[in-house]
Amino acid sequence: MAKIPLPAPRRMLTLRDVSEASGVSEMTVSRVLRNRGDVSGGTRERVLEAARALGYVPNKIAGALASQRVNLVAVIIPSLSNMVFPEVMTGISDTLEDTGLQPVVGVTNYSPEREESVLYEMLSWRPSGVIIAGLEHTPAARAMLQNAGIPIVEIMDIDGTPVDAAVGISHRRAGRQMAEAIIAAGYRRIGFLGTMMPHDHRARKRLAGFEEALAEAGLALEDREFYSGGSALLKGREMTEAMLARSPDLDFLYYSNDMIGAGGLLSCLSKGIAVPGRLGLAGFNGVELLDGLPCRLATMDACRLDIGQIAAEIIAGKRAHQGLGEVVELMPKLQPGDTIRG
Amino acid sequence: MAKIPLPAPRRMLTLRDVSEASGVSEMTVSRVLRNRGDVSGGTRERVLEAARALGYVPNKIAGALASQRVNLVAVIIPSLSNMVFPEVMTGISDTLEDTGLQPVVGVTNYSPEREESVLYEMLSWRPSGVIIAGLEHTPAARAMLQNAGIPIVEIMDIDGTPVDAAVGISHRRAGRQMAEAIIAAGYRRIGFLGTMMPHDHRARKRLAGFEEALAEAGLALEDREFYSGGSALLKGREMTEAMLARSPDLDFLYYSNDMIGAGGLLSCLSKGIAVPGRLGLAGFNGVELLDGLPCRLATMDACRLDIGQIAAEIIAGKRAHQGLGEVVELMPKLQPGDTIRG
DNA sequence: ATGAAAGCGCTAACAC
DNA sequence: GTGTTAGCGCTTTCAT
Repeated sequence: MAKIPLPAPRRMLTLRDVSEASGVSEMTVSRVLRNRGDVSGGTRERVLEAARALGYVPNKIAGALASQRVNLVAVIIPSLSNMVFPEVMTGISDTLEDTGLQPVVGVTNYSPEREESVLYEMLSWRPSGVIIAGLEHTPAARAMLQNAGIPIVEIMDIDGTPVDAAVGISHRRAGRQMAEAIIAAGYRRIGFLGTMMPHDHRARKRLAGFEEALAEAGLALEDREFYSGGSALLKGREMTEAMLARSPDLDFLYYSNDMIGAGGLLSCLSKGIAVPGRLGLAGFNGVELLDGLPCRLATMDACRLDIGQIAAEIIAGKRAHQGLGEVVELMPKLQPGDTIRG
Repeated sequence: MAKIPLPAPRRMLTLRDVSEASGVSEMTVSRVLRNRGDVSGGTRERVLEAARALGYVPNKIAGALASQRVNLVAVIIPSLSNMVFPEVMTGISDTLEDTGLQPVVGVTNYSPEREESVLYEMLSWRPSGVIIAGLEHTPAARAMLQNAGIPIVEIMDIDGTPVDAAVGISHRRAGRQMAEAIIAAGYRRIGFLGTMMPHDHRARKRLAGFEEALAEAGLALEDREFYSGGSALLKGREMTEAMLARSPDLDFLYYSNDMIGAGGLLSCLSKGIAVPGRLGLAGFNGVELLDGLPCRLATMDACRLDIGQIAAEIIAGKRAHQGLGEVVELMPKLQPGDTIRG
């Protein structure tokens, strides 16, 4: 029977296999594979050659247990389909790139219970740090974060008390600013369109800030409409049409995100409603998609890339971690688009 | 000195801590925490109470090493910002939900080298299975997949030879079908607009199939334009305007994805070019976003949810795995939208 | 129903 | 520069 050169192994290879194949102790093999300590050029070559020929893949589980070190960073976010979070992820990945740390993503679908269980699951792998969206967590989740003994960075939002560090913007202030700009531009009859999600705390805070600023100017929202699920663009279109049918006197629509805002914009364009002449529109997030639209709605950049980057720097220890309670507040830029004049 | 009730521990808790707190052996604690074997109701209660009070989080690293079992499934995809992959992820997560398996995502940015290193990194955690996009990998990556000794499912595409199992559609056939529908609808002067990415094999195969079918009808693409990077919607708009300026006689534009197609559609609408009267448009993917547009371009559903679901079922062993070479071909539906008549 | 012993595959710490 | 020893925190297996 002819000898098959490299049969697929039935069990995974271990350091011992590489050790035997190269005639060097397991310890030295381990050192070569991790670039640790002094190893002579000759043995180095032989070990690497043997490992490559065998197709050895190190077992990080054993390595992590022995070294008490795990190069993983848990990243916990509400959703992947939101357009917002992929960009935060980019900031995190890019920054972690040359630190040897690896992000691992968990998704909660805006459910606190799911967040708790995802967090538990991730902590059980003993990551080197946690980056988690928002400041609102179940008491159990907060306790886990507090007791984890690793750096924790809560991102996106800073309106609240962080467990450890926080990096983000004030959504309350963002809402206020938008309201102030809208009022300054002369709009008075304002409607709001947003998500129904009870656990989207950041959208909630923006709306609260928005209404505060309206109230200070002696104004109030004239109408509001909420949605959940479905294509955001389509919902934006439908809600806008419904609201304008009900409240034809409105002169401005404030959307809780750019996608529904874009739907509203398309609806206005196809109905021949002049934007911004007849109606002003504003969203939130500063998503790239808006660049492709025939007219710019006002929006606000949420500093997503920066947030990911700074959070990762804190975890990686590249940034002097001020200890508990460090809050990094970023200042979102209001982008007036074509719809806010002045 | 007053006793502080539950000080944040400086080291992570172990089974031993729970064992001591509950007065039960480590082994029994382990059994309770995993719901294994017979444990009397009383001890069970005491153990759970102790674990909860201490805030014990099991160490999966040690558990995995001891049991040689890891409940992780590696999922390797090219991009998160593509709109396509979040949906595949949904299919995977939902199906894995009640199996005890957990997806872990790695992103390659369409780079074969990055794919290789992400794969290596993930395999070193000894996952229970791998779901990976595409059939094209570096030789080293293929070797790793072959030797991993776990189920491997290559997804999205079936035009090629899988390492183990494959679930997806034939992009070549999808391109053909779209060309045939376009020709049947009477269009003759056809332009193509797509990505430049050399490693987007699926877009490449669709175009190849498309051109094949054109050739069989005695036709050829009259013009083509490629882009890379930037906002897809905006690029779609720009490329469309550039192409129509250069080749004003075209009566159909085939886009390699729906986002640039949507940009093209918006461009036509704002320029007053009648769709589909003057010009037909088609994209690919069947993204939800299209529902919000004022007019439907033709597209083709890529069966993303099904792909994720079936791949996960194979990994979870819910579906009789036919052994090496199993290929599950899904049949995408052509959605004529408003632009393909008849 | 519960416990004791052995060991998963690696690395820290120390010898040589 | 290289090898030896002793665990890392669990689970498996076997004994009681």
